[in-house]
Amino acid sequence: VVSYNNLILGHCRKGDMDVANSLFLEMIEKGLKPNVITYSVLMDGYFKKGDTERGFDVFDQMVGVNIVPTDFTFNTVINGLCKVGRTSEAKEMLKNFVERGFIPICLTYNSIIDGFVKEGAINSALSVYRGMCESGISPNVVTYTSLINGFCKSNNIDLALKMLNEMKSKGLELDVMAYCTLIDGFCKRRDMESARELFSELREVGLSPNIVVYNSMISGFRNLDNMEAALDLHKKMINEGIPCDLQTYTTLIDGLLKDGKLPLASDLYSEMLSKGIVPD
RNA sequence: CGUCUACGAUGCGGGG
Repeated sequence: VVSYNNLILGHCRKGDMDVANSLFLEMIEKGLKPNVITYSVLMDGYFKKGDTERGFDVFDQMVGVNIVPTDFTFNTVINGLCKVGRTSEAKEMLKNFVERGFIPICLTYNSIIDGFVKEGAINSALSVYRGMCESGISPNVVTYTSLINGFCKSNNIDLALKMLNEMKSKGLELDVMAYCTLIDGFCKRRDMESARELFSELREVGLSPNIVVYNSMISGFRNLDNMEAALDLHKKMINEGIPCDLQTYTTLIDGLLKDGKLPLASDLYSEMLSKGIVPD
């Protein structure tokens, strides 16, 4: 059964749900009894593909053969619903699951909070955050990053910074992704001064900027038609050995073209191709 | 302590 589970898992991760399902049927034919992990893996595969209905079919099937869902199973369902924009449903189901003995963890709430953020329902996200705190579960850096991202995306940098302070007051440290979220927030509102400050701070606390941080900054400068600064960052990336990706190049090339710098743009295009990056 | 949930950040263009 474990071997089959691993095989099925592999295909689910690749998105080959048809193959995964035939393996599932095959194991039953051989007289093997799928366990809770088999069902959870399959469900997760369907959810990740956006096939929520089939995911629930598997869930029902599992319950039908008297296999008791574990916390993994419940988290899989909640996460799956949140990912496809059915966060309210997920929140309702959570109540239901809790009655069945499920104990939510930070991850559970983070999924729901992020789901609401992605739906643009920052207030719902906030209220889940409050509920989570009230039930004694400590938010982590992921929780705060989602909320900060939500406030940045809804043009509310003040509240984003307020969440940042709340996070710090709990003794949590920013990681690269948290910095990146904030940096991107400032870049989007074309406040490159603040973005730069955070960029420096990131290094001061001993972290290293990654490709996403650079891409955000480059994009920010591009939006201000400051291609000198953008190209400067590109140089830095190369010096630091951070590989540029398709996004880096499209941002730079697009900016250069809008700036009438065709020769530079075409140099970058060649550089990109020479690195084996294929344009989309 | 055999297998499953890890949740957060970035571009351009197009469509609506």
